[in-house]
Amino acid sequence: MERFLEESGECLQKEKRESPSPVLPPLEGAVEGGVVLRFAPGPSGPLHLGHSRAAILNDEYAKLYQGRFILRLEDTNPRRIDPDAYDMILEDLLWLGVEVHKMYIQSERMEIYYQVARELIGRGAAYVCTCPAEEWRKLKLKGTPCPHRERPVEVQMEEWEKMLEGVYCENEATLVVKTDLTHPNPAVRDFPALRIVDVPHPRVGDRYRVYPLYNFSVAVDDHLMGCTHILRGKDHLNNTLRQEYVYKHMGWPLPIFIHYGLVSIPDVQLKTSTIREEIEKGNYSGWDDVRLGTLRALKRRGFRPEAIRQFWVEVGVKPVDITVSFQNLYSINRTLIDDVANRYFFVERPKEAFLYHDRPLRSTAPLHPQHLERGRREYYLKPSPLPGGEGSVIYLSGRTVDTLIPPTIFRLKDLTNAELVGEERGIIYLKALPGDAQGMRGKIYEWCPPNSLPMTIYMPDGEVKRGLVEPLIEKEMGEVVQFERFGFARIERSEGGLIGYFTHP
RNA sequence: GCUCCCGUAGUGUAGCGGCCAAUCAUGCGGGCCUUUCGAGCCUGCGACCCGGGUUCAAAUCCCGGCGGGAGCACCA
Repeated sequence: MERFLEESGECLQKEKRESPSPVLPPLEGAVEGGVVLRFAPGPSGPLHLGHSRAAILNDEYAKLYQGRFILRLEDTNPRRIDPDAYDMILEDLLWLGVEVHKMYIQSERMEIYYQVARELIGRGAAYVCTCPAEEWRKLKLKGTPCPHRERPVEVQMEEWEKMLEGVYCENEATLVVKTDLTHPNPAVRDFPALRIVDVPHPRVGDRYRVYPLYNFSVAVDDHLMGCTHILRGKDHLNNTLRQEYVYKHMGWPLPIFIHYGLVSIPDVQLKTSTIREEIEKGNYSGWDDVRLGTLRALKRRGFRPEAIRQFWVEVGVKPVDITVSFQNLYSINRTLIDDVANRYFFVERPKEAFLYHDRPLRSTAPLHPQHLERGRREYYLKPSPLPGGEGSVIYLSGRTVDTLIPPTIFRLKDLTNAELVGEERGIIYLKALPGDAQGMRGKIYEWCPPNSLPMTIYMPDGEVKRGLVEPLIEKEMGEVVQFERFGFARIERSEGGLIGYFTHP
């Protein structure tokens, strides 16, 4: 609690924001120092924005009550595991600022699941079913028990051992948890707990053939790991109902289940399997391709993890379904980076321009208008008067040039007022005018000096913008800058030259 | 088909029977400031899904309708 308030206080100072940082509502039944929460992703790929909600919320409550946060990697389906995901998830959480107190990997806990399975069988709460899956499903829908359901415990136990020993092949046998076949909600009736998978596991190889299914392993682990609160999305509502049967069969006390609403995130690709395919096909550069909604993509674009955290805290834990507004996320991130991002000009679709001026011109734009102490971007243009001179070369964006119609007078920001005097074969000619920017509102254009560098900016919608940037950008590798009148971007260097990843407007 | 969840401005959020002709943020419009279309300041726009009930009083409780979403996997 104290730490949380401290952080909020710091933020307030740093951001100069008057509205207080949002705070999560109290957690039902939470005791200071006594809550255990967990985040349990499947290691099929790195985390994306959707995952981050569960991670952040659980972490926030763990911190709020000085409790514990457990990370549990749910790798019980050998077919859907990306061996790299274990590390990627950990990296993503580290970046998010999530404090992991303890990490478990389910594939290392197989014996525990087997033990609970036996216990369940012993209590008459589970049965080995050898029906074809479809048939079993049909019977369930009708509320009819399958032929194997009511056999005596000893037979079930024998069958179970046969499953383990390899008598059955994949799809031939499964251990099913009994619930209530007549339950009005078909989603709650008997559900499979463990099944046979004849594929080597990336971590434990072929040591096991029988793997637990989600609802079983989750219930077992949540209990054994001492979770006090299960905070997860509403899509698990029916899973909770099923998992409660395991608790009841085993005589375990129920944790407090909290379900927040479903999140829909528009306009970005989040589906791990699709992303993987597209990466393999070469359509995405990697998991951090800035068109993606992965956390590493957001990181690459220059998002602050605190922005994502604040965003989810603001959204809260209501059971209402929400649609993520990137506008809102952008706004939060903007308040975080506006202060640190230095300002530069990016000239898109550059057009050469010759500027005639009698006197030397000096441009001394601040790196940041609110932080003059950071220094200035200084450029000097030697005099090059109209009669006789060749003109100083500068660059204007094509966007700007398209709107210029002689005799237009406008302002080259931080340099001089200018007048368009002519255009020939795509090259434009300008004459410097005395005066300052007064009255130039709406006609202020960015420009670039002659020694500017080419840069490619990748937009999140896939658009690629090419242009020039001021040479001083060299000092900003890895940093987020603001290209005035264009937006924020994070700067990198690649073999091909300078690259900007657009953050947001 | 069955079951469950949800329904406050474009988006997110506060409110949980009277102080609500409804909070804050974001967005959009206008103004100020500024040599940025950023930041800051001022200001305007914009919502309780509908219909019944309960009550002196309902965004808040109950019922029905409508709308949205999820689940019914030998995925997690």
